[in-house]
Amino acid sequence: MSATIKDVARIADCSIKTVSRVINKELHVSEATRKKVEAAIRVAGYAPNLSARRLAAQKSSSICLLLYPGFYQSTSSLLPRLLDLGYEENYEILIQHYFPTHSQSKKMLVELVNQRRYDGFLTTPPCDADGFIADLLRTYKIPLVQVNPLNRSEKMPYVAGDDYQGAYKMTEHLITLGHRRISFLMGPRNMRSSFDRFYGFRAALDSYHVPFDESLVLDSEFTFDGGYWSTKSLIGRGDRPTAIFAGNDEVAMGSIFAVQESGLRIPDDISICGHDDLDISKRVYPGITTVHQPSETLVEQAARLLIAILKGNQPEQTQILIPSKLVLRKSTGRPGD
Amino acid sequence: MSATIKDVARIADCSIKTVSRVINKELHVSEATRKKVEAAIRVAGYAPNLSARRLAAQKSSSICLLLYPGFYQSTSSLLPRLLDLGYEENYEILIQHYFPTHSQSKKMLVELVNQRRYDGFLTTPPCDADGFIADLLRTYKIPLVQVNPLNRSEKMPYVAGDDYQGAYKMTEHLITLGHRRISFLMGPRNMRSSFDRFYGFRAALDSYHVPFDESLVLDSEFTFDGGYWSTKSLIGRGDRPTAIFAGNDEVAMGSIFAVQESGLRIPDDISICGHDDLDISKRVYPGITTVHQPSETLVEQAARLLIAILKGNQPEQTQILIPSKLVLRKSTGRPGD
DNA sequence: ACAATAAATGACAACGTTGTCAATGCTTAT
DNA sequence: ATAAGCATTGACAACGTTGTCATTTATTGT
Repeated sequence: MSATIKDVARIADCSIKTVSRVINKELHVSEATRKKVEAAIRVAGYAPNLSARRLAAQKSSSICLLLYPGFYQSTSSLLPRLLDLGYEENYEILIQHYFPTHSQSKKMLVELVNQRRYDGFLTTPPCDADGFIADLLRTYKIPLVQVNPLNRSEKMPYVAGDDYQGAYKMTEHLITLGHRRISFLMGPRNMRSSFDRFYGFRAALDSYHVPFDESLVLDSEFTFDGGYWSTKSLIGRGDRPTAIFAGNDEVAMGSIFAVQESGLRIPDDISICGHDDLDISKRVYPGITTVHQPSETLVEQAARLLIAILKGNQPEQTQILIPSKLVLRKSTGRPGD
Repeated sequence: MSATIKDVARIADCSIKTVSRVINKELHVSEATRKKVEAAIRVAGYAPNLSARRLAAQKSSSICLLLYPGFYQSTSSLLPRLLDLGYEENYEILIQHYFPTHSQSKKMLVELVNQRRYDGFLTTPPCDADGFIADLLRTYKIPLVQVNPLNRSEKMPYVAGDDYQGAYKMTEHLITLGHRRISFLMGPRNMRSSFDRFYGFRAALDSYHVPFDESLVLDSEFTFDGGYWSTKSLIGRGDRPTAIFAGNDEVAMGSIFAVQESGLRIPDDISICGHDDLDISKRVYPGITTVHQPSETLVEQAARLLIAILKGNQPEQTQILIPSKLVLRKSTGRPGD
C-alpha cells in the first residue's frame, strides 16, 4: 500500500492538517515546518490520493472535453498540449464523445454529469448544436467554455478562430493570383463559422470588385463526400470555375479527389484551397493551401480560460478570437497556366 | 446538491447498505426491496458519487490508455468504441501521452501512477519501446495489456493484429496482378510488426517463386517523410519497381505524394499499397489499397481483456491475434498498363 | 509589562461510499 | 415443535482527505 497523509504526519512529527496545508500551499505554515514536511513527503514517497481529495473537497478536479467523433481527425493533434496543461494545473482531462442528434447520447451525458461531477466542460463543434449542453450545465451550475461555438451568445465564454478574416485573406490570395471565377463550398447552415467564412469570402470579392456568382456557391456540409460531389458537378459544367474555396480541409480533400479522378491537374487546371490546416493537409498531393486554424492553441486557451474560471479568478476577457494565418502550399496557382 | 445514498435510503425506507447492494447488484436482496430501492433511486435522481465509491472500494475504476502523440491519427478513430465500453463497464478511460524516449515523460508517468492509481493500463506502440512501463507497473502490481506490442513476451497479455498474414495476403495480391519487382518499405527495426510484415512479404514471394531483391528493401521508419524519400530514390533508379509495398499507410501517403509529384501515375506507372487502413486512406487519391487492421477492435478487445483481468475473471486466452483483411482500392493495378 | 492581534498548529467532524459482522426473519429437516 | 441453516437486512467502522474551529505560540502596539 502507498503512504498516506498520516504516515507523512508521523514522520514529520506534526498533524495531518499541517501536511495538508503544505500540500495545498495554504497560508500559515512556518518555513521550518514546511521544509520538514516536504522532506517527510519525499521520504515516504507520498502522493495524495485523488479520490479522497475529491471527496473531501467536494470537487472532481476534472474537466470534460466533448468531442464529436466525426471530427476526431481535426482534434487528435490537440491532445498533447491539453494533457500537459492538465498535468501542470492538476486537472484531469477526460474525453467524452457526444452526438448532438442522438438522444441516447444526451441521456448518457446527463448520467455522466451526475456521476462524475466534472468541474467544468469544454465543447467543440458541433456538440453545441442545440442548446442542450448549455442548458444542462446551467442547471447544474457547471462552467462551460466553448471552442468555436456554433452560435455565440452574450455571456457564454468561448475561444474561436477568426473565420471571417481567414476566409477574407484566402480569397484575396486567390484573386491576387488572377482568379475571377471562384467557387465557394459552403459548410452546414447551422454553423456560424460556415457563414463567417462565406462573409469573409464575399467581402474580399467586393473589395476587389470581383462579381459574385451565386451559382458557384454549393452546400458541402464540411464532409469529404460533400466536397467530392460538389466538385464533380462543378467540373461537369461548361463554365467551370478556375478555383474552388472549400469550406474546410475535409471538403478540400473530397474536392481534390474528384479533380484528380477526372484527370484535371491541380493547380494547373484548377486551384483548390481549404480551411483548418489538418495534420494531413500537407500530406495530400499536392499539399493543400489552407487557412491555418491553430486548433491546439484554441483548445488550450479554452482550457486555460475554464481553469481560471474554476479557480475563481474571473478573467476580464471571456470571449476570445484567435487570428488565423494563410498557409500556402501547392494546390493553388495562377489560373490557366 | 445532488441526492446521496442516504436520501435514497430514506425514501425507500431501508438502510444505506441495502441501497448499496442494489446499486452494486450484490446478492441477498429480495425482489420487493430491489423494486422499492430502484424506484427511490429514480425519484431522487440519484447517481453514486464516484469519488466516494473509489475511496471506499480502494480502487479507481479507471484505466489509462497510453498513446504516442506522433501516431495519434491512427488511434483517434478508436476512441468512441473504447469510451462506450468504459461507460458500460463503469470504468473511466483516461488518455495520457507518452514519449518512450523522453525522460521527462517517464517522470510524469511515475507521478501519475502514484497519484491517480489507475487500476490498469493499456499501451499502444511505440510506448512500450523499452521495458520501462512494464517494469514500473510490475512493481506497482498494476495489470497491463499491450496493443500491438513491439515485443511479445511469454506472460504479458496483448492483443495484436496479424501482421504476417496481412502482409502475405497483400503481397499475394500484387503478385497475382502480375508484379515481379516489388519494393518493400520497412518500418523501424525495433518493432516486431516491421519484421512480421517483412517476413509475410518474403514468404509470399517465396511461395510464388518470385525472386527476392534485397536492394528493393528500404528503411522508412513508418513516417510520411520516410515513404517520401524512399520513393523518390526508387523512382530515380533505372530499374524502378512496378509496385511499392509501404510498411504502413503513413508511409504509403509519402510514397504516393512522391510519385504524383514526379508526374508518374498511380497505378498505371506504379502500384502502391500500405498497411493499417487509416481513416484518411480512402480519402487520398486514388484511394490506398491496404491491409485493414481493425484498430478499434484491437483496442476494444484489449480493454475487454484488461477489464476481465481487473474483475478477477482470469480469461483463458490472454494473448490474442486478430486477423486482418485486404481492402482493395485504386492505388494498385496491373503493371505496365 | 501587558493586552491585543496575528500566525501557526492541531483535534475532530465532515465528505459518500463499501466492507464487516451481527441481528433478524424465513425455510427446511428432524 | 425445534434446531439448523440460509437469505435478508442493518449498524457502524473504515477509506484518506479537507474544512471548521479551538488552541497554542509569536508579534505588535501601547
